[in-house]
Amino acid sequence: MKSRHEPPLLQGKLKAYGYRITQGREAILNVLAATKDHLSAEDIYIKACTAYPAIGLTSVYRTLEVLVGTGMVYKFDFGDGRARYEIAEGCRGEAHHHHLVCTSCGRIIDYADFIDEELVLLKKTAAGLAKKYDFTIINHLMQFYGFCHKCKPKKNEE
Amino acid sequence: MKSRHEPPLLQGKLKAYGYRITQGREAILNVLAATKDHLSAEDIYIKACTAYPAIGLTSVYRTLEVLVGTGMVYKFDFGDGRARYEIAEGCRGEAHHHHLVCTSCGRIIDYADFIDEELVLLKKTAAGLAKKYDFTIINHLMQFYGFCHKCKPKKNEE
DNA sequence: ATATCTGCAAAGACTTTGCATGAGA
DNA sequence: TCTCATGCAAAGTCTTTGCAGATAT
Repeated sequence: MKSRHEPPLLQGKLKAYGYRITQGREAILNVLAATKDHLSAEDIYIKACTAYPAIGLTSVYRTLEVLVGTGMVYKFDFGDGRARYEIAEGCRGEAHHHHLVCTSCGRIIDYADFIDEELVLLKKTAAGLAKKYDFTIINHLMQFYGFCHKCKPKKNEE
Repeated sequence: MKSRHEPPLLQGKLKAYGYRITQGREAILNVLAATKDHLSAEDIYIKACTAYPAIGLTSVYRTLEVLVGTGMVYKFDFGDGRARYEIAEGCRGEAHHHHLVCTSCGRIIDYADFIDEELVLLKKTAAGLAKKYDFTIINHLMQFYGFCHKCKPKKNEE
């Protein structure tokens, strides 16, 4: 389950961008590559500490900034006041997915259903927008908000 | 251009939710109803001060929370560290739109092109997700990120 | 060797909370 | 009148910055 040495490709990519491979960065990449969760900077810091206790929270923030900048990592805002990070699918062979966010308990559900159709339309839309607004589109964000089954308002409430 | 007394309907909606109509809330609603911009809490505070100088930033935050809660106002995160607010289209007769976000200069472009097709798919997707995950979908967010024409990387840079 | 990276501490920015006063219905 | 809303000040969080020392190449 916890195949450690997954990210040599990730390291290569970092190197290709001219960044140095440090113990801290390796630890962070390992943490991100090993989870499907949506970790906050502090979550990542705590997990990375296991592999490399000398790491500091500051470096986590700085490394994440680098990783997001290269497109290796996605940064999300789910409305709870802290940023969440997730390794890009290209880096792990996972399918592209979007999120369902429960505004009551904060639960995040990844979904890849309907994604194909969505992506076709997104691509088409992106192309149209790029042309009309002379805009270079790099990325997109799409999420649905509502109540998960546990938080779903009962029939005669509010 | 600045038709002041637009939001009697908005006030009614607030009342319907059991909230009191105060001078501060009126001022804030007026500010939101009068602009197409994506204002931060402080932007709103400054503008509301013109009509009602006694208002405080705290009340702006508290009122915005109420307004977002009723669905009268949308809250967005465009990645610059502060929340942005926009009155819901149903409150102003505007068309539903999505956003194009320039990650370099922060410019936001509202677009309503392709929206119809997008909305059809969104609706369909939402219905499918609601069923599969037993999730009550209230809202969605979709935005594209990239570089606006001013920030577009030139051919032989980076 | 040397430019980059790092940890720590401190600063910064946005947002929330406590509490006594004021205002709406 | 009585509850809800407000302003001010202070606190709380997450994130960024400055700087001297450590590290990767």
